[in-house]
This record gives sequence, structure tokens and C-alpha cells, in this order.
Amino acid sequence: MPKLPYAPSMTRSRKDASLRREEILRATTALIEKEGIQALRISDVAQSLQVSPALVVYHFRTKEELIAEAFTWAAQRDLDRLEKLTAAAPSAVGRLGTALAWYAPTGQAKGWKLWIEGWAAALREPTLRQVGREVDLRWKESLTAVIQDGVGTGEFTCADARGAAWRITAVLDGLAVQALVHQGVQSRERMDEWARQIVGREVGVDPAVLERPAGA
Amino acid sequence: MPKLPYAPSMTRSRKDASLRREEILRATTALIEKEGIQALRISDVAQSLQVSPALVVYHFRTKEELIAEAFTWAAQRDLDRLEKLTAAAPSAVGRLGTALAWYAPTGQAKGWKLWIEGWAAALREPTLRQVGREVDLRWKESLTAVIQDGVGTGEFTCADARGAAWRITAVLDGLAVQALVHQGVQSRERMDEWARQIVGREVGVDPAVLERPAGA
DNA sequence: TCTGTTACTGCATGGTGATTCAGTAAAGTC
DNA sequence: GACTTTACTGAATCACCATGCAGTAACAGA
Repeated sequence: MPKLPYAPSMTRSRKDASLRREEILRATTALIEKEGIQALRISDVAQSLQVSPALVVYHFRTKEELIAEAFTWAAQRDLDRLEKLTAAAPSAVGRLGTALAWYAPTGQAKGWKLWIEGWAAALREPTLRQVGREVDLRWKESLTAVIQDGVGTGEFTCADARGAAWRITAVLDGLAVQALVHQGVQSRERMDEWARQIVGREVGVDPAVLERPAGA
Repeated sequence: MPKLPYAPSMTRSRKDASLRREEILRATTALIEKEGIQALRISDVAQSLQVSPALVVYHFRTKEELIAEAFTWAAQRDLDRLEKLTAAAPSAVGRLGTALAWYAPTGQAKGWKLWIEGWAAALREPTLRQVGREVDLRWKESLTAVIQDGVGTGEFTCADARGAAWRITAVLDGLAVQALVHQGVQSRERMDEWARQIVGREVGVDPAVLERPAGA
């Protein structure tokens, strides 16, 4: 990361605080995802938005606060998308398949590096641990709801929806580690297949029916 | 972490380089485990051994190098222990059970925080990624060997030992995240049970027979 | 158009902590 | 016991950034 000196623009731009805050949070998460928390400097965030470092501090009192809010923001974003996605599909099978297609580490969700960073940081920072726990909980609740729903309609067979959701979550986390950290040993297709296999077992359906739906 | 000034001792101690290096690596991994890579300062390592910060740099040219070697050392250590443990048990079932008892995140292995830190760091540092990959590989190979062994003796039923080892590894990683980062939602017993359940399914045995053997 | 508020900037400062270096002491060699 | 090698130290140095501050420009309301 080259550190160019801050270059002022002729005319200052000025934005509504909430817009600016969101911009900054988006930039921050992007940088953490690319370079890691270690390497995150306030001046990098500022530079990527063409503003002064002092502005970042103006909106977020400290760097720590910035990081905490960035994770909170990213979590909210992912969860909202999950809920939108699962709301869309007509059947429980479709909902589960769509969720998997997005959130399996082989899927479109780009956020896994961010979460791996987050895990490590949460080991130390109570604030981040709190955020992590809430996200994790909401995620599992959404998943539990989908499973119970499927059990209700007869699509799934599962004695313990909550436990199943928990186990599925754990498996996805573990797959993320394999996919992103030890990447390269297994093909994406095989990993996908295994994820569906484990999930299929949990809810008592053929893994094939969980293949990514056309519309997702 | 209080930062006391370095206090020289009356008489200098002087050790063989390889001993000193190992001491330093042990101290480094302990500190990373307790406080995280972020917080690791060379002077902390030095202080915990009652030596000068300069000595640490004398043995390891830079902080980065120190960290990389610390992970390598810790990995080696864990793998050696795994191999010793699995060599001891008489049956494949016993070996697998023992390995699980140690390396499930609910077990005696204290290193999981270190590895979570390592995953995040490996996302950026190629050296660490390399180390991680090798450990992961050796771990899976040991596991594969145990499984194949069990298949040979008729203790296990498993069409794809390598795949099973991979999946078991992924599940353990995921459990580690749940246990250490989102800790507290599930009891240790239930997590253990689920781990054995998943492993049991993979190798075709009743989870109960994988319960921690008496001697482990 | 004046006035106040809010978003924003440039610059300075201060703490931190890795790395350097010039030297010192223990151990080994002959 | 002189001489070399190796482990080790204390005291700088040096770069780096987060944060503080004193002011400036945009905008809103009257």
C-alpha cells in the first residue's frame, strides 16, 4: 500500500453525516477485507475517499470505534441480504438452497475474509465478540426458521432444527477456513457438493435438490 | 499488559543459540495465544524471558520472521504430539478417539486461539499461508492413515478416507470458531457429542465408541 | 445578507516500538 | 593467558500514525 500524501481538492465536498459515515464504513470494510485489520490505517480509509484523515476521526472518535462499527455495519448488511434472499424463494428447499449458494464460502458472498479477520479480532475485543455473537445468532435463527418451515410443509425431516442450524453454521465456518486459508487442495465443486451433502443429511433431503436455484 | 522497563541482571546468563531460540519461540507463541498478534511486542517477549529486546532481534532478524518461525514451531509441536498420541493406541478406533479428544476444540489442545490468529494472518502473509497449508496437510494425512487403517481392520466403513479426513478437519475448524469466538451458546458436552456424531457418521461407527479412551 | 451550525481541512504533536549500533562479557581455543 | 567467537546489552534512532486543535468553507434558516 503506497502512502501518498493527502491532496486537497479545489472545492470541498460536503455530505450529510449519515451518508458520509456509511461511505467511510464501506471503505473501511473493503480495506480490512483486502489488507487486514493489522494494516488498516486511518489515512488509507481517508485517501480511498479523497478526504482528509481528520474527517474519519471526526465521524468516528477513534480507530477502534471505526473498526467496531465497520464490522457491525457489514454484519447488518449481510444479514439483511440473507433475509431478503430467503424471503424471495417460494419453498423451504429453495430458501435453504439459495442461502447455501450465497453463504457457502464457494458462493457469491465476498465477506468471508472479513469474518475470518473478525474471529481473530473478537478473541480480544469484547465489543467485536458481542457483534459476532449477535450476527451468529441472527444467522442461526434465520436458518432455524427456514428449517422449521420446511419441516412444517413436509419438505424436511429434522428432529432438532436448532441443533441442525448450529451444526450447519459450524460446517460452513470450517469450509470457509479450508477454502480461504488452505485454499487449493479441493475443487470448488467438490466443496460445494460436500456442503450440500452435510446439509442434506441434517434436514433429510437429497443433496441434489439443494443445488443453486436458477433465479438466485 | 504493563510495560516495565528492562532491568539488567547482575550476571548475564548466556545460552546456546538453539536453546535460546526455542525459549523465545515458546514465549512468543504463548504471548500470541494470550494477547494476539496485534498486541505482540518484541519487548514483551524479551521481558517474559528477562532478556533485552535486542536479543530477540539478534536471534530473529525481524518481528515478522519471529512470528513466522513461532507458528512453524507450534505447528511442528502439535503434529508431533498428534503422531505420538495416535501411535500409542492399540486400535484404530482408539487412535481416532484419542485424536478427537485432544484436537476437538473442547479438548486438551490449548492451541486453537493460536490457529484462529494464524488463519487471519495467513490470509495476508504468504509464508504463514505456506506453513498453514503444510500443517493442515500433515494433519489430514495422519487422519487419513488412521481411517484407512481402521478400514483395513474392519473397524471402520468408509469409501473415501481422504475425503472423510478433509470433512472431519473442516468440521473441527468450524467447531473451534463456535467454541472460541461465539462461545457459550452450546455446552461443551453437546459440542463434543456432535463432533463424535459427525465423525462417527463419516467412518461408519457408533459415536459412543469414540468417547475419550481412559488412558489418553 | 447575516448568523449559526455542521462538515471538513492542514498542521502539529506525541507516544510507540522496531531496528541499529557500538560495545561488553562469557565461553571456547591454542 | 592471549585471542576469537558468540551471546548479549543499553542507549539511541527513526519512522510511523492516531489523535488534537485552531481554523475554514458549505449550507440552512431568518
